[in-house]
Amino acid sequence: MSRPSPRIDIAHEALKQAILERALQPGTKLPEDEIGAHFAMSRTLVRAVLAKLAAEGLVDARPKRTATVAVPTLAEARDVFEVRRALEAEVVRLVVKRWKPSFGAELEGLVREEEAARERHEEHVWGRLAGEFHIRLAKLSGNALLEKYMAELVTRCSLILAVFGKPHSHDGHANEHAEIIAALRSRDAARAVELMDHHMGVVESRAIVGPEEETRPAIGDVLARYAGAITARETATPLVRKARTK
Amino acid sequence: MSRPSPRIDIAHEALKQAILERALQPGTKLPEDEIGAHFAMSRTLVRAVLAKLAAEGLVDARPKRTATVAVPTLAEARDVFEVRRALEAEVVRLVVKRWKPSFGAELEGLVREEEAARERHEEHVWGRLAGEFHIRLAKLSGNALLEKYMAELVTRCSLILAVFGKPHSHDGHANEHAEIIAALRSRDAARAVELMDHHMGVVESRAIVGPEEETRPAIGDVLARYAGAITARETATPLVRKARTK
DNA sequence: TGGGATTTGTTCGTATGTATT
DNA sequence: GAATACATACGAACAAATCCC
Repeated sequence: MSRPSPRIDIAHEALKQAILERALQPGTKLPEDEIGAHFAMSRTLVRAVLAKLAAEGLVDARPKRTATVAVPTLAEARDVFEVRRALEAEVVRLVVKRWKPSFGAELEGLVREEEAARERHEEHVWGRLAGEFHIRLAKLSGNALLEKYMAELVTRCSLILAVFGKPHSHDGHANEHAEIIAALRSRDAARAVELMDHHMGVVESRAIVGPEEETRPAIGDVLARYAGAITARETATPLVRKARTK
Repeated sequence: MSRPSPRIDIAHEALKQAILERALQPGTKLPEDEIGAHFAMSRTLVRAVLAKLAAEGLVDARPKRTATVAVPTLAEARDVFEVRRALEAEVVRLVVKRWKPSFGAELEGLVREEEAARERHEEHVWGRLAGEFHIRLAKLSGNALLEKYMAELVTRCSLILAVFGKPHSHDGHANEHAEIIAALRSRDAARAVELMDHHMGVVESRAIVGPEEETRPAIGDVLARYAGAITARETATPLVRKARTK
């Protein structure tokens, strides 16, 4: 499809993952210099990345201020889930309308991966795949904008879970996705919507619990683990331009 | 509430208006230098503006390429209306739930302005107010994210109308907004949703008609009319760096 | 297909505004 | 509350890529 820019996307994806896995906790500062140094890109491009993340609601990027990882409020959390509920219902309706047998196989493959990750207690993988299910479903709606909005909502929900949710609250809603698939396959729109809505209720109630405080690691240490495949010629050398300490 | 940055917002708003009123037609190039010169801001900030407009789907901003006014495709147009329909319904449901008498007065004031502009044949004003109604309604839902999404969808619909719609297709759906208000006031959610959905059908069918070709004016001439209150010391002098025409 | 004009991307020095002590 | 440290914003000059003829 459309490859906007490799470098930008790598950094964007890495930062997104770091935020969603709580490695970069809400409120953490994201200085342009430092990010640029780690991803071997100029501040110009870093700004593009931060702007994108800001548009997605993951970072707070007010002018003349250092960008920070967004700190969702309870009100925002409610809003996000409310909108998501409405769009998930629309997704389900559209998918039922366009249903093809291949959809079932695709979704079930994802659910199997999900269960495997859960059994292996790989929290982050599980969390990503659980969200991926909803994004994939939105893709099957055939509406690219709906897919984009859903992707945005899912990531924001993950951030909300990171802030307000309890760490290990992934218990037995493993087969809710499977049940939804079953309803979709029988092309029962009403039931599918009902199941999805109930599912969202479960997710929401477990995501919004209560805040907590922790120590936050230095962004330098964190980014190193998320740098991914940066192929710049001399990324090894930390390009951090030493401040004029004078 | 939050004033992100005056300069940025002025340019953002001006460009948005220029695009929605077809003064800057789809496909028109938006070079950073030229925009920066007109709004007396550096390319750094211009990029922030363009990034924002890109996130809203109004401009196409691929890396290493001159940004252009977005050219919506028919498929995108369908997608936008589909999502908008779903969210408009949600808005109506929420507004009915939180209804207060003051809402009615507020909305009716807007409808009166709308009718006045229509009678005066002020196309652009009418168009803006017609969209404003839906955004205001979304605000009354009490969900800030829903309001943000709706604002985005409404502006994209305006752009779509500019591309695919006929120029003078604003006939007698003047009182559809009024009817919706009536249904809201009687707190009849089902009827309000039905009216809104019908209304969206009318808007969509008139927005998506067929493409057309025209001559496009120079961006320099256009921006001058949209510059608004730029208070920079020497904006009078057109800073347009004259191309080395040789 | 080629070549010149345009325009974005990069860098660095400096200035200005925020935050922190 | 003032001084200092930090980080973004600006401007210009240059390089590189793209567009257009």
